[in-house]
Amino acid sequence: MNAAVAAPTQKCTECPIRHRAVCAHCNPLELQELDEIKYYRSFEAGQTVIWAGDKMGFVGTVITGVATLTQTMEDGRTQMVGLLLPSDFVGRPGRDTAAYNVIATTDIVMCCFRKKPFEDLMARTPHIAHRLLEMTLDELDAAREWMLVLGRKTAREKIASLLSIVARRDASIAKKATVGPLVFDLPLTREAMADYLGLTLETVSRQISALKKDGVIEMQGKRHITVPDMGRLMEEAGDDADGGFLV
Amino acid sequence: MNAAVAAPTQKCTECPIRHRAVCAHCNPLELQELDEIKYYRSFEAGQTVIWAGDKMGFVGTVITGVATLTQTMEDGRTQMVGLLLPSDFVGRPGRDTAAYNVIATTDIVMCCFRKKPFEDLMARTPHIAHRLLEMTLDELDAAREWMLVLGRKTAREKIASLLSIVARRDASIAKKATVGPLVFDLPLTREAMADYLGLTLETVSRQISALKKDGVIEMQGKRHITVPDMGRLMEEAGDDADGGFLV
DNA sequence: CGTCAGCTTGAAGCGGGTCAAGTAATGTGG
DNA sequence: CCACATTACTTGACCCGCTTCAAGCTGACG
Repeated sequence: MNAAVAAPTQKCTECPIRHRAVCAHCNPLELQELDEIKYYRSFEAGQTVIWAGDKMGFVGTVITGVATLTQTMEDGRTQMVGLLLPSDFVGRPGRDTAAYNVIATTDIVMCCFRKKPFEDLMARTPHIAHRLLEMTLDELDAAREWMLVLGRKTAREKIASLLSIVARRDASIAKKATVGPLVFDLPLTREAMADYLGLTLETVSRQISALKKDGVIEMQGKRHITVPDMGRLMEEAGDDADGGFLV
Repeated sequence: MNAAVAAPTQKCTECPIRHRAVCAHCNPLELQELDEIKYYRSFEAGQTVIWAGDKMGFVGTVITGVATLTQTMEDGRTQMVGLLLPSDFVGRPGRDTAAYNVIATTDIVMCCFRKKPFEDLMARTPHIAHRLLEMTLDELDAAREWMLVLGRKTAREKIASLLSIVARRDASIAKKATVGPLVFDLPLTREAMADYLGLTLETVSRQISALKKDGVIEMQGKRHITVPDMGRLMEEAGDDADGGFLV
């Protein structure tokens, strides 16, 4: 199952997401050190990167594609607890078993480091430790924002919230303009969306249909989405439509 | 509203929660530096420590009592996103407005630092930065565990989850034995519990009554709780009853 | 003794879950 | 190249757990 494919390595200096990743603050010397110990791994859509509870010998950054962090109860109920997009970090220094399932939902490429060398490097490279703290604090904020979604929003608001997050992250990564209609592909199945939102896939499907019927979104196929008015979508999400960018 | 009461200062070396706080890894020299710039503040039960969006000139640690972190939507729906118990850290270095409302639910005492001096100290004290990263990662895990509670658990499981968290943290702080009956006080009103669990206060009340009727908990008054069998409570919470301590 | 915040309990309604059937797109083997 | 299976999704009908609305209880405090 875990047959990761080797991917062609590229120079850190040419890395498209370096300015957002854990190595964002590194100087050329530090980058060269990283260059020497890093290795790339690819996973196909649907593959499990790591199971909760398994020993995790590496940490890494998502370069391209989308992965999910999920938690499962004994009876099978599952909750997604994180969406890993390009530049997001996987793994926790100082812990050697994975706390969550990491699953590739699209084909992904990751930039990995064996845990021990990375921890050593981190101990003597404040730039990395500092950036990791920054990223962890951002993730904590995102998790807390998601607690509001899960605890207090209606199904319709939940869908609108998810769409607006994906739309914003997509625009931010592709450095597209944030005015005018936004167009993007949903990287998640209806079931994955349901697991993210604490809903059933039937409810997800119904609410997407409803948003489409009401003109909040337009769809070409089942995954390709156009948002004609981002403000409208954010209103539907129950957020201030002030366009504040959290990502 | 924000009339914090000054509290008697005590030496860091005598601090009861130092081994769990942000200063846990500090050596005597570093502790002395902290001693010089710290100040204590007290808040009464019900007082707001800080409003979301307000300028936050300090960071700090809860020494005694309980506070909550909450998020509110325009129409008044509120979700608690964090429970601050003794040794928990408040505030985010590198950001100068508060992201959430911080409200004292019991009388509390906090150990505070003005933000700038603390940030300076952190920049040249890896022990503090390292401990803060550790604590932030723990909080992220707690937030993610809570996402499962909010997204996938029933009302009864939610209540059992909250009780088991409070029971465990209480036992851990008081260094009590973790076998045999656990006894503790609920530091939250039914409404605060509802805001934590994404429920209404009526549902909270009903489910507590149900757990009492079924012998999972015993109550003396409305806040004082006895858990005769912690394993049973954790089963009700839908968790593995393996006693794994996350806190 | 009255008041009020915090809590409990009841009755009714509804949002989202469950179960079930059907569609569309894609792959697969004969 | 077609019959068939499979995966992903949609839609409908019914039901239940939680919310909503409402009334009453309890204990602390003036």
